Amino acid sequence: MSVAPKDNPYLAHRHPTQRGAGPSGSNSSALGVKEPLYGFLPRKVGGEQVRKAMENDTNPFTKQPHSAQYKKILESRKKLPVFAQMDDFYKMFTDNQIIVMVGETGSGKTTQIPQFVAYSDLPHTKGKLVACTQPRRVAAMSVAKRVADEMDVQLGRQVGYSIRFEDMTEPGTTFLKYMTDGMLLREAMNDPNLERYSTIILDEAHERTLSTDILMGLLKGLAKKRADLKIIIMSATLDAVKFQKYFSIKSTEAAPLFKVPGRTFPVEVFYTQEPEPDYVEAAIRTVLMIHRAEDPGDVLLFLTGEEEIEDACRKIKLEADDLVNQDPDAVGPLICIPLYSSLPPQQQQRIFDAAPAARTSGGPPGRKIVVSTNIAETSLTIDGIVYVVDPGFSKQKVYNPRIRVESLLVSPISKASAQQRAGRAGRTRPGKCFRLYTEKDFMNELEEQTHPEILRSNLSNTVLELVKLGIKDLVRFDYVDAPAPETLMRALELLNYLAALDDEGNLTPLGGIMAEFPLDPQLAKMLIVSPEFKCSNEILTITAMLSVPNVWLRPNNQRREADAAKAMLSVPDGDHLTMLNVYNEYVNNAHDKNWTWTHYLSARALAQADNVRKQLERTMERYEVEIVTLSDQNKLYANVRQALVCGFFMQVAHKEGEKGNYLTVKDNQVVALHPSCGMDTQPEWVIFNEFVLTTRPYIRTVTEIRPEWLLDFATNYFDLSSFPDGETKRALTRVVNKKAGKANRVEGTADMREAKKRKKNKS
DNA sequence: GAGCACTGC
Repeated sequence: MSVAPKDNPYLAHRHPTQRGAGPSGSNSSALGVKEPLYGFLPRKVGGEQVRKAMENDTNPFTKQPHSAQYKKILESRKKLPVFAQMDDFYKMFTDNQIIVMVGETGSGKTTQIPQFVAYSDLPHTKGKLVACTQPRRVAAMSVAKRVADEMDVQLGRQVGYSIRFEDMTEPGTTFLKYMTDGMLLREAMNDPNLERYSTIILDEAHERTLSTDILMGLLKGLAKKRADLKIIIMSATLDAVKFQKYFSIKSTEAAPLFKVPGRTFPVEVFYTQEPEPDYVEAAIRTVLMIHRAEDPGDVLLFLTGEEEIEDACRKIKLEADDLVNQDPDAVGPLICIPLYSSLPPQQQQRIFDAAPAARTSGGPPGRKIVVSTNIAETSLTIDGIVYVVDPGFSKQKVYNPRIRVESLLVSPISKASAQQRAGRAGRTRPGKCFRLYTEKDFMNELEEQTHPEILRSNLSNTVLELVKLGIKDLVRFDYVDAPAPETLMRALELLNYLAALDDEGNLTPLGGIMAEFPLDPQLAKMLIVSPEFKCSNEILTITAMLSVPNVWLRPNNQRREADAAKAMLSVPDGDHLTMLNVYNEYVNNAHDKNWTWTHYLSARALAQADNVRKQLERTMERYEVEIVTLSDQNKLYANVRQALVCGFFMQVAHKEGEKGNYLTVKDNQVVALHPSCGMDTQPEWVIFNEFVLTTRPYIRTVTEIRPEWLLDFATNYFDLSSFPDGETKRALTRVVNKKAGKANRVEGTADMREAKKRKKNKS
């Protein structure tokens, strides 16, 4: 084989930024023996060469001898289905810029393909990286750990990962990086060509997270600009054709498909004869039927939410106890374990407990029942599941652009989702899946795929990201699935009112900084303007608190105590200030877990808020957003409320009558203050953080504001000449008239104006 | 007088 020196990094020069790559020089005469990658031409590597290099005693990436563990792991890797297709893979990788790959569960694609790519791409010789994205943090971390072991390197050196709050990579050394899809998107905002990467692998593309979808659009465009960039899209079978068409470089030619079989066991699927009127009741009945009549093996039941799951667990337990009492010899013991994301990690771990042992030796064996949300469909795998009970529902996010509200609805799942659920029964041995709907309904009623997130979300954040990425025409951007134009218009409108985009839709300097914060635009806006109100220290805290899950605990049997504890920490001016107070008290009490416990606060959520706050603080420093505060608390609180208005002026409600009804401004939705609201009065004007649709429409996390602030700080939005008629408009008009009569000479900063108003109110 | 599908930056 003839080797052109200019193509072979191991014969020619070393990249100056690269330490440890290439031959050590002294042994160049013996290159063929000592250098495991001798003769490797970047992107023209074959399977035979790689297998040989893998068997070499020297690690080609560290130049250290391979450990005994390496050889052992290598033997198990060779048994993975994807390993048998190495030659085909390299041929396709050499010949194509973009590949679509489908690999079933157990194929080994997530761990092996990025390594295969590294052997061909040789990113370390060019100062480049191979990236592999994951939708979830834990996946990025644990796969990186596994691959570092497989490659016999230390995690964080040649192989690393990058997730929010944690960068486990070493610049100049890391050449294989697992990362969350959101993290890659964030990098793209400051490096739109993603120059650092020679190959980008999008894993789990079929999950269609918002970030993956945007990345696919971005990469498709990038492929035309950067001929040197290779792209691999990895997905489940059902979506492959769609991705192949989307990524066709020439309009007639689909991207090539690389297919890897999985390694799972068959799952027998059963349907009900008739539709079930009550799926929870039917699910419980089915679980007990399995317990009585089926062979040993654990059961996974999918339900939609916490309450439903806890309720079902209680009922299953009761009925199972009944069965045992009736005939102790007929059925074994049963444990029922709930699983949902808001459960503390320690309790989530219980799903890995073994099933209970038989009560007597030779007696009927015990069984473990896991009752779970969708978390067990993708995020968590439980080994030993043999039976899956699938009622066919899950809670799904839906977005209504007309009233700008995201809500959760219990909806039928898709065929793809049903298939994924069934697959959970076949991970360790052949299993059974009981679908609590008819086969006809499965065939005719279920959608093929769950709608991608981009079609079900408020896109204000995404649109800001896209504009920051340099996408000029959002409507004509090449989406895999284009969102509704109205959703895009709503997002553009919001960003324009927030002054992140000008009237032509161009990014303003303010918008550019807003995009740098990992926050919703409203939060980013109020944080950036808060120094003007001398309260950025407080707004920073509130922003962090609004970015983490609810900090208030309310155990079922201690509701009164929890409510009393909350009342102690509440600030009457509004829930945002209560959040500020809670965080400050948490810090005053030295982050003490005992203190959080006695005040019915979630230590986990508060620690998260602390973490987020630190990250936001760093970003503020980078963009010179000053952190300032005021010593006068009354003035400080008033200023905080004004800064809140600067971000949330589109989420204002006005009280109507004395029955506790509020009308949201402009949208005219009738809403009520959420019962968790801590204010002791019902002020005339409030801003709210969230609109939630449960037993009725509520606004949650609410703070009192003054209508003058709306006119002062959101002049465009509150331009009354274009305002819909109604009581809100009349109330605002009264405010305008009063102002015009009295305050037309008032000038100065916002807090000066506020001080004057306070004085006036007192007199 | 109520709830929190799941992720991610």
